[in-house]
Amino acid sequence: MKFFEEVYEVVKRIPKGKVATYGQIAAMTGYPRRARMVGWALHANPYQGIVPCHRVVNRKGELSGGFAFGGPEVQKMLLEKEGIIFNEDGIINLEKYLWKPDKA
DNA sequence: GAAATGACTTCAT
DNA sequence: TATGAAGCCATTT
Repeated sequence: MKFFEEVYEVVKRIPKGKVATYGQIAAMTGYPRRARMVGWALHANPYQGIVPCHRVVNRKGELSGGFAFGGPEVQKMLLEKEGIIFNEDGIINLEKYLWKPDKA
């Protein structure tokens, strides 16, 4: 599925210390209504280790929650190592860490 | 082939 | 402003 490849490319372009939302990635790929598929693509994540799926969160800046590449705790830890700080709710400050794509 | 599920988003109450 | 329900699209059973 070309869409998946698009998603992987976008996610790989997320700079260290930044995060992006599914909807935003979906919009970047050209399919603003495919937020769920973005999550699905990352779940399939054939490029695990290459695609920083841990930098992808929902629109609230919250972690994926359920099963991930190694667990939500691991995802949180990795993001903290990236320089991202979580608030009391374990949510990321999108105002500070939301990735702003150059223009595509 | 059809129905149900799912790492989400958005409108409506 | 916060909580609830519906919508979307691809994958899976």
